[in-house]
Amino acid sequence: MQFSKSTGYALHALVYLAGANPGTNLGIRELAEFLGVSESYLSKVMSKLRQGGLVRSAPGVSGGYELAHPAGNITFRAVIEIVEGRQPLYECARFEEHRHSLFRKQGARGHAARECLVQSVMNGAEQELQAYLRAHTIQWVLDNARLSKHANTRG
Amino acid sequence: MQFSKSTGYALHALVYLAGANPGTNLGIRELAEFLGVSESYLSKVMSKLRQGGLVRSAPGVSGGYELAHPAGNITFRAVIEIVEGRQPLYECARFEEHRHSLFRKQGARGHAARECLVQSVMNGAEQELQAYLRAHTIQWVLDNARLSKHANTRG
DNA sequence: ATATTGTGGATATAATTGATCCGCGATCGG
DNA sequence: CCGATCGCGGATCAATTATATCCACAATAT
Repeated sequence: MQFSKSTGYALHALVYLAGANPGTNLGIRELAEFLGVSESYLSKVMSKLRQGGLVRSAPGVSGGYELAHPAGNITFRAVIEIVEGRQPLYECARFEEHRHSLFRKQGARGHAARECLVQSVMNGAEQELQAYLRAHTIQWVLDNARLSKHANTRG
Repeated sequence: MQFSKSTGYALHALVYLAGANPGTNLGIRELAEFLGVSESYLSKVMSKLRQGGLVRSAPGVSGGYELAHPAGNITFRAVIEIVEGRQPLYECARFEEHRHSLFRKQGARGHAARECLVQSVMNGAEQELQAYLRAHTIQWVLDNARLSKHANTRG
């Protein structure tokens, strides 16, 4: 139960892109060297981010990557969903079909009550996790970083 | 990024144990049949729970498993930690050593500020997850279940 | 055109998870 | 005591996923 390394690469790469001068394309070479990972592997991750609409890419001589949106609009949640996929944190295997009452919600007032109670606890936990991840953006990292160059919030 | 099936088995097995008559031992056979999983595999999971101190076991003819603590004292968090291990949800690979200022916290007032900012967001998210999991116990499932037999809260 | 740079498929390797088997030892009933 | 029962844990195996690399191709700027 851990986030993949790919997710880590993606997040760090996006922060790096966000910290670069706007309008400039950063090549996979520079990104990979900065993160300490092979170009071939990182390019896979960047492709996912592009397909997910978080970055734009340009081929050719002065090509590379840049953010497709302001860093304040890119949440951790979005990055993780793109890299890890949309699978839920937990899914009951075959307990749904289980007729035993132990895991069935009390069907108070016409509620659907079709969900396993273990499942609903896990879902609740996942909601908490994702709410936090939605509340934090790439820009948040920049805002809290000890930048040597002058930050954009006040010169 | 998903909880393992073992975790699901463990949680459901504990609920089932909690719903059984206190003092009785449930054998691996009944447990496995109820959950729809092989005895051999479930026994591995149960062993972990025993080593973690959540259940007691007895060998021999009328042996089996029973909860080692009241169901209200067994949190989802504890179960998951025992089955999945203690590894954090996310760990920066080699970005710690990275000298780049982008990921370093502002060292406000003698703070340690040694943690990567990406890491600290992920840690914050994990804290939210775990707080929720700590707030829900095996007993919570029983309390919210549509029990056919009379529940222990008044009856 | 040609060097450069990202894309995507195919593939290989490693790590993790899921699952099974079997011999051991403990326990209980006769 | 004896033997059937049952949990324990090591060894093993298969399946899945994560990690990593390579290469042919397309797009771009000079």
